[in-house]
Amino acid sequence: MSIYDTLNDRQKQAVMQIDGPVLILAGAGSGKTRVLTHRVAYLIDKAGVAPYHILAITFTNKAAGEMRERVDQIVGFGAEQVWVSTFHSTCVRILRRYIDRLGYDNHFTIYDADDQKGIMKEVCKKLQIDTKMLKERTILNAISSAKDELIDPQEYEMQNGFDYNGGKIAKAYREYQETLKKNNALDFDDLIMKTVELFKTDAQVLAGYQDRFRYIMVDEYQDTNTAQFELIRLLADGHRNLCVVGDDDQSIYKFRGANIRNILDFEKVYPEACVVKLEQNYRSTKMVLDAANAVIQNNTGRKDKALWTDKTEGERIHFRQFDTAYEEAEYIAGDVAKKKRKGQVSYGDCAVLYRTNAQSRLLEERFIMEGIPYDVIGGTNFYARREIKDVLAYLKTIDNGRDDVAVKRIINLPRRGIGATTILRVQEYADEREISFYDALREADQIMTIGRSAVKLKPFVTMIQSFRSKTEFFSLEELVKDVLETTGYLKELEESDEEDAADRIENIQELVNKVVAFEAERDEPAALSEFLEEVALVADIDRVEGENDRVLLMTLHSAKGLEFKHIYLAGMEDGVFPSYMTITSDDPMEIEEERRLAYVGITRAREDLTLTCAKQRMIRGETQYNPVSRFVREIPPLLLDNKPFSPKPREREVYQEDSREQSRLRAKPFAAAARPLAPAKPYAASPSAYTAREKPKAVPIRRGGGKAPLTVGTNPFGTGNAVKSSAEPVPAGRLGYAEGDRVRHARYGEGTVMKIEPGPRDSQVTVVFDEAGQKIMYAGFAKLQKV
DNA sequence: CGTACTAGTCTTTTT
DNA sequence: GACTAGTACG
Repeated sequence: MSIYDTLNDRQKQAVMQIDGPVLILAGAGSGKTRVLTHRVAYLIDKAGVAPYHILAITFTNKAAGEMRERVDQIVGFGAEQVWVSTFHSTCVRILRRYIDRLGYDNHFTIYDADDQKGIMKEVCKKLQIDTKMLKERTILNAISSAKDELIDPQEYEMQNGFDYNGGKIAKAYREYQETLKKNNALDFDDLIMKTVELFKTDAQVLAGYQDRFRYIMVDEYQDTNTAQFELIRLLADGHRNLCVVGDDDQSIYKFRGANIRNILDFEKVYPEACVVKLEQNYRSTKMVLDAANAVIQNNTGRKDKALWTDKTEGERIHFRQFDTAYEEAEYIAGDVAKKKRKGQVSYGDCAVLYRTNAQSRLLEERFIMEGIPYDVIGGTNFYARREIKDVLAYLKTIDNGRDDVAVKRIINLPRRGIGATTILRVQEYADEREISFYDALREADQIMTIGRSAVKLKPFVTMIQSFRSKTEFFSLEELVKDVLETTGYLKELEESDEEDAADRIENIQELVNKVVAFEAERDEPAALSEFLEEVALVADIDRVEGENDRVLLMTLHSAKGLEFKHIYLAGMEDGVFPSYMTITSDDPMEIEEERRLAYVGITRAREDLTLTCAKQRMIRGETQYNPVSRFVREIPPLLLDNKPFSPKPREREVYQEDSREQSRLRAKPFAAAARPLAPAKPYAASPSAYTAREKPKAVPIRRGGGKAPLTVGTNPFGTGNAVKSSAEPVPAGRLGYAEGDRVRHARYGEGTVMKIEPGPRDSQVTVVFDEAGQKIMYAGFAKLQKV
């Protein structure tokens, strides 16, 4: 009995076909990850391949981590030599070694969307591009798409130079790249593109990696873009042992440049490819699977396949329609609570999926009211939050003085009286001499144009220099804490009376925790640059831990690759999902991508799937009236416990009113959930006829909104991981001390509590410390101990 | 130079 | 509805 006996025949074939190109078409829940990990084991165990020669690439760190873990389990000794990582991490690792061959410094920094925008702003100013006509974001998107297609500024110019905007973008692209290079920075797309460039220009480096990676595996292949495809192709050209795993029905990242042709045309690029289809689903009940199949069948141009299962029939799919989104949220939270009370579920078995991040708000409110622990994935990346970026900018400045963006971000933070004019003058000085902004700062007293302001720059430079010298003998944790304290950043926050100061402090604390965890993971002292690198490449989904018994709220996109016993798909309305954008688009392919997203959503469910929608929903401050999603209608009514009722198109008038208040009033708290649904129309009453006329006439979407969900804060049930704020104040009684008590603070020593003011998020505590004097701090962060 | 207010903006989805 | 960038003013 070997570990391979647990695989079905197809899976075995996929595992054992180790030589040459292999395309594994792995339907949802068909044991794809098992195949990949067993394949690694097989290569090492049976085929005698050295772990060192194996490369496995995924999209997210979470997926990479899981694979690593499972490979470690099966393979045991030597497994750590297998290179398992994401596209981006792989490229960073390669570039750190060799990017000097492209004229960059190996010590580069990685820019996120925020940094990019900052750079683009400067670029537009310099090129006198009117950002009202042509927005920074638009230009950056154009550049990003170009990079996904491996188009450099020169080529872009050739292709688009004749066009008015195209010409401007081409110039901006060129300037943008130059600025990045000057700052010794790469953006996300550069990581892939520069690696490809490196391979194409340096045969020696390429040959080295080709020789190393004799067996290559790529997960989620349907989501690769042209650049990633090229990267893989180059690497695999050495031995042609390339195994890609994917599902064309789950390709949902076109907007990010994913090219579905990569998987559809695999056999054209590799005619000798062996194709294995995994069609047995081990995850979902028949009901769920039938629904998924029914929906996806409406797409054209798919690879032919049919998922089947020998699992039980299962329950019918629940469908509930509500008057308002409030009632929808109420129902979902109530349903989870009910099931939990009955002992049918653990919170961790449940996930609520929705199309847009903004939809999480109402759900969160309800979950808090019901007292259900939850985590929200996505929204604003933790590392993109202002306070986190501030602290990271300090660390980046300490790490790499050439990152002008980071230096400028913190030079007047907290306030040091250094204003825009001074910064401009220093920049001019730097430009003249072609030195970095930071190096110019060091010569502040040489800069004639800034006059007396030079005095303010000196202490800043001295401080940074002193941090730098401390990196020698400080641990990362000590360094970060030192930065927080010495710069006065934390103090300013603690004394701030801003509404969200407590949340921000909490986030900083969370960052410190991450630093500690990062250091604990490795044996030798961790370098600052390694930490910054890791942090630059994490996605929100990476931070989901399996152990927490909490309901997960996330977008359909984030849910790919996950599975839950109970899935709620919220907001099943035409105009929300499929989104208004795709419905109105002339490109029929867009709705197909949306349908794939629905397929992904449905197939996340193991046993129990609930679809909900609301007749009325507030989006960006305006009320929309949307019909039931066409995807619900594409599910045979037999599979649903309630039938979608559709008003005749002419009755579905679209109007708007400022109804937030009214809806709130109407949505009685804890009211019973579903309205009785109208009797089902016969399903044969042509969903297609319906869909055809469905062009939602001017559902009033005003451009706007896109709000990030609530700021991160303390979930009353919180782990502090990707957690959003609740409205619960910390009850003063729970603090363990009261006014007049003597307390101890980790940094300030002992003191007396003068005042405790319960705040909206966290209590504010005023303490007079014996040594440090009076401080006003947030109880959650101060961690005061009664003495 | 810093702050307080106002006006305009918002890719659905993210490595 | 909310956030942010830009501007007017102290």
